[in-house]
Amino acid sequence: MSKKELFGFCPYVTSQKVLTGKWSMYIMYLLSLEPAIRFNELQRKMPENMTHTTLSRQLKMLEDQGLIIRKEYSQIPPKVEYSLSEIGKKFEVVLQALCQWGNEYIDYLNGES
Amino acid sequence: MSKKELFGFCPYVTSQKVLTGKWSMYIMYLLSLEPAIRFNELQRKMPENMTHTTLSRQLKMLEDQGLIIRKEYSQIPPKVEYSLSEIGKKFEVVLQALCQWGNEYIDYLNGES
DNA sequence: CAGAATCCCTATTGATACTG
DNA sequence: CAGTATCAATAGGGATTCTG
Repeated sequence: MSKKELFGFCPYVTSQKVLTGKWSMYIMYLLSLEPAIRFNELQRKMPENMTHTTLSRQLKMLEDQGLIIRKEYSQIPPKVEYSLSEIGKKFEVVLQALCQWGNEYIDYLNGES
Repeated sequence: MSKKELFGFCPYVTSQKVLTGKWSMYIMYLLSLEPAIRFNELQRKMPENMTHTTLSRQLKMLEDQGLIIRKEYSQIPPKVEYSLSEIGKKFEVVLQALCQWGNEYIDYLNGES
């Protein structure tokens, strides 16, 4: 294999790097359901064992990578809405494939091979 | 959100957990190209900075999760072949979606948005 | 409300050496 | 050839505290 880092060249390695994080897929899915969603609203939809710190970090990562858009309203109390960017919306195709396969895999885990 | 662990229930969280590992997507892709591939052959196709230790671990993980099949031939020198399992083959749909999106994302990174 | 800063802990990686 | 064992380095996640 070449000495080059594959990130930015191989679509699989690049995708995987973009999607690091325990919850990124699920976050992307939740964001795909609505045009925009607020921070706390999103947190309530996440598993309980995920703290706001972690959610905040993951959102920032996804934002830095260009997958999501953060819109801040200048008001008190603060209001911030997250939504999918253009390239983020294109990711929905992957989400659909992943949803279908994930369910098949869950069936497989449950022994319905 | 419920107290339940989402692994085994939510297709997104389950998929993401299955696909942890820096190289799992790429390994699955390489395995999808051929009916079977030997360890060293596979390693040569991986980036140089991935050691055989890491490859070995990732393969074992994927095998434990049922995505790939390890076939060992009783001979000297040893010969081991890896291939996709049934559920692993079904994953190819995801790989295709991921390939397309990954390339779009690479374009996006290069500023052709 | 929506974070940032900090610390700690664990999981993953990579490097190296050894084996049947 | 195809691993395993071990260790050091790192990155990621969670808990807690503080802020405008």
